[in-house]
Amino acid sequence: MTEKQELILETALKLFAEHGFDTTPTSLIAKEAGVSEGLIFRHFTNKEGLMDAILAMSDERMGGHVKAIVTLAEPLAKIHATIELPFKLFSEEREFWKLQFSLKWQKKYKGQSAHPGGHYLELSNAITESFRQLNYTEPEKEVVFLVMLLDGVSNQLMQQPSDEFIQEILLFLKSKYPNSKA
Amino acid sequence: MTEKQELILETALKLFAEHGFDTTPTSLIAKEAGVSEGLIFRHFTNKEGLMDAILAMSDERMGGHVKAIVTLAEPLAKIHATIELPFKLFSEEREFWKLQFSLKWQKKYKGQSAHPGGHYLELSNAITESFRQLNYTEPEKEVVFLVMLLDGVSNQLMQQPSDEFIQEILLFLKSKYPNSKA
DNA sequence: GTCTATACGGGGATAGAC
DNA sequence: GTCTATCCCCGTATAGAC
Repeated sequence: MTEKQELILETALKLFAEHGFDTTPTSLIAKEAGVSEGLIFRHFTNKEGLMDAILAMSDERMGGHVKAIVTLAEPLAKIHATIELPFKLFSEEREFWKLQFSLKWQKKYKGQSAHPGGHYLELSNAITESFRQLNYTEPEKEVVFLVMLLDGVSNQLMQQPSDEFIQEILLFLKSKYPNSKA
Repeated sequence: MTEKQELILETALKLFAEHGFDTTPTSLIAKEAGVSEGLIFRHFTNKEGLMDAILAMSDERMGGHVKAIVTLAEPLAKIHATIELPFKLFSEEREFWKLQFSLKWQKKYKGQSAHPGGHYLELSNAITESFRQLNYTEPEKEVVFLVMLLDGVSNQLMQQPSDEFIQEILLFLKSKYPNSKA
């Protein structure tokens, strides 16, 4: 991966997140990256190839996040770390994850984005087990609930960058999952 | 609004929801609707005009749903009706609302879609008041929470059409908002 | 109101020099 | 590895007949 290759990838990511995949011309990517348009195709074959390279990064990064969560010892810690995940993604790699979420709505990339394959299942299983350990009566449903909730949270975070209320929301979410539970 | 006009609108809606706005050529809309391409532009000026017409319908329909909810008497009934809303949209006008959700991620239509302007605020206020009446300690935060949750719920519903688990989820959601509350 | 034919521009992709 | 020049298709939009 040469320096210009990385530059192209980074620029494409930013522009795709901002304008969307098919409303971002390769000519613009080239211009913003300060690179010739031909170079993009030499390195990534076609526009889709550019997207695929970005998606590969996505899967890798998500794997890291999931691994960090499932290796936590306490069940409640896992749940809280999962809640924190969207906030973490938001603060650290906003553009990157925003792109992932928008892709959910594009036919081609159905299922690839947002909760890439195996990692999502891994996390989902770990959280189910955590709920069970905490004596929730319906662990499976709780997971579905939490996933939907965090999906909505992610959407909110990605859409409106108003910083002050974020911490508040995070605390409120965590307060919904206290230590004791019938 | 002539018959062909409606036909074009309906076809465009279906195709936009399926393939996305800018990956649906006007030629395909014309073909599917059994209409000449020129007619589309005569009636709706340009492709955007087509979208605008669809969006206008969106606002109108959402207004109806919101009105039905806020005029309910009991606070808990309002909350449960709000929870039911995504399920209702899903079952009644799936393609239509799926399009709305996908638009959230397209710069041009930011803020217009999913929770169209005044209606969203109206509902939001009504639900805040409902939570207050039910003695929730932080009504405002509860509303934000509920909105995020339902946003996630909507996403799930629009993405995966597996019917059996839907009723289950709906009941589970409602069970999270029981009649008694400290 | 509706159709057919056509103009126009832009975007993806390739060829070939350096 | 990188750039310049160029091709060509396809999608939006218009003109004009019926």
